[in-house]
Formats: sequence, structure tokens, C-alpha cells
Amino acid sequence: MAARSYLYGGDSAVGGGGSGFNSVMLTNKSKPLDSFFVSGSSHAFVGSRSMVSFEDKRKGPSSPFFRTFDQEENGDDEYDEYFHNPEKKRRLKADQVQFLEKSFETENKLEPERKIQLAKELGLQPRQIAIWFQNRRARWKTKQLEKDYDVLLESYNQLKANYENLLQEKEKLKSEVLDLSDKLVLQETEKGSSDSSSTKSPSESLQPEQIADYVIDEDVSKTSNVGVKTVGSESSSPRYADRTQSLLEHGDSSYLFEQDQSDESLDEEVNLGKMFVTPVSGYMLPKIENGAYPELDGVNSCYLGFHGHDHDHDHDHDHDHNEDQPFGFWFN
DNA sequence: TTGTGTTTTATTGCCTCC
DNA sequence: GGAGGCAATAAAACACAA
Repeated sequence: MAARSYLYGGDSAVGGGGSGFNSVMLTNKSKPLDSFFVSGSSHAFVGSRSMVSFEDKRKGPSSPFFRTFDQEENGDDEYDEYFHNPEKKRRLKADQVQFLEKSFETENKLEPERKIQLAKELGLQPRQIAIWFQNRRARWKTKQLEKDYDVLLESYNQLKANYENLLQEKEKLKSEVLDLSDKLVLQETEKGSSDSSSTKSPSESLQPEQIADYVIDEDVSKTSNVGVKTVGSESSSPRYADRTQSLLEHGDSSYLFEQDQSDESLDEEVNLGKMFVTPVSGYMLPKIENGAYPELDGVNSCYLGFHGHDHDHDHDHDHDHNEDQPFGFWFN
């Protein structure tokens, strides 16, 4: 590990965000040297609640947050508590968290200047700000993964339902065709008995079941009604356009892909607006348009493409390139 | 009150970038 | 080689049921 100082100044050495921070938290895991603090303190104090030095508390607040704190929890008791519980850590105050949340909404990465600024405004160590942002990013990522999972699950369920509907419809059509074929054969037979000299029709050389199979298969190969696209083929039908809605509507627009330059065919899919990529895990899914999955080719199978791209690392992880190759699986 | 599960704060080690 | 990011993890703080 790179030598990293955890004196809360190690990250900043900036002088504690302008509030005269001298203290540092001491935990069981802390290295002894890490626990001592920086210059200038007459207290061998380690640990604090909110990592605020006693000097701060005695001198009075330098920020609105400190004022609030002092007003709310004023008194010797607090002071004693600080003094006699040197190893306790304290959660940030609600208004501090709120402030940080707002800042996080604006930008979830923290530039050094902003870190210092926030530290000053909140009366915290820059290191604490950095840690808070890091933990906050981790929480955000976890939430996104959960969302991704829900989206995938719902997508899967919709596709499965569509597939089952199609199977039913196929069976229904098949029996209809069978029925009609029977009638046709019957008709031909009757006709044949009255006109024995006529030439043979195709239906005379095929059984009704064969005709039904033939008709159904032909129909399927031409129309491709629903479901998920076979990569590389083009077909869609408005026939099921109103069947599936809502899946992606609850996702925000950021769910709509970021392009992966590494794969042109998928780029095309994405550019045509047929696919989208989930934000955290990078799953590639068929995009629902006007309430329908626009892609399908082949009634009995579905393709779920995966896109091994970690968007969270876009900015700094070149090594991801090998993982950018899309892959997928079929289910039926 | 206490046991237990969850959340938050912080550290550690590894990795990448410059 | 330092800075900063992330994953994994520890541990304190907190919530809550029994």
C-alpha cells in the first residue's frame, strides 16, 4: 500500500479545513503512529465525535453546523463525554448529511477544491468528506445493482409471458389450420368422387397434419411476431405492440445506453434504439418501444445480450476493454 | 434491558493514473 | 512513487422486537 497517512491531515494536510482540527480518531485497527496527531495540540487527544477537536468546541463554532451542534448539545456533559470517550466515533449530523447529499447529487465525484470547501463549510476534515463520498458512491452502486436486478427480472418475466402466449397462439393456429385442412380434404374427396378424371391436388398427396405444419412454419419464418431479436436480423411487427409496457418506463433516462465502440453490430442495435444498457451492471436488454419489444426473430427463443462493460469505471479503467465484448444467451 | 440486525463511519490493501 | 478510487471489512451507532 502506498504510504497513506490517516491523521485526517494525511489526506489533506490542509490544516483541517480551517477549523483548527487537531484530533484524530483512534480505532483498534489504527496504527499507533496514525493515532497521534498533528502538530500544535497540547492535548494528547485521540478520537472525537465528528472528529472535532476540543479547541473547536471551546472556541465556539466556525460554521452554522457547529452553531447548531452547540445549541443542541451544549454543556459540560458533552464536553466530558468527549473527553472520556475518546475512541467513539460519531455520526454526522442530519444537516451535515443533507448538505453532503445535495453536493453528491450535483456531482458524485469530489475534486480537491470542492472537498476543501465542503470541509470548511461543514466543519469536518477533508478526509471525512472524501470518506463520506466514497461510502456514498458505494451505496449508490449497490442501489443501482438492485435496480438493475429488478429490471432484468421484470424483463425476463415479460419475455417469458410473451413466449408462453406465443406458444398458446401457435397451438391454436395449428389446430385451426388442421381443421381447415380437414375440411379441404373432405371437400376434395367429395369433388373427386363426382369428377374422377381431374388431376391430383397437392392436398391429396399430403396429410392434414403435414399441411398444418407446413403452413405454421412458413408463417412463423415470415412474420416474426414478438420477443427478442436475433442479433443481426431485421424484423418486427406491430402485432404485439400493446402487450408489454411499463418495464422501462420507471427507469430514468440514464438507463439508455452508453455506447461501446468495441462492437459495431451491437452499436447498430443500440443506435437504432433497439437495445439499452443497464447503468451499473451493463446488461444489454431489448428496449421496449411503444409498449412492445421491437425485436424478435424466431418464436421459440429469446436472446439476452450482455455487455461486459463497467460504466462505473469508464473514466479510468482501460483494462476493461477486454470485458467489453458483448455476449449473451438464449433461453426458450 | 438485551440480543440482534442494519446503517454509517472509517481503515486497509490493492489497483490505476499521472 | 504519490494520489485517489474501489472492494472488503471492522466497529460504533442506531433501531427495534422480545
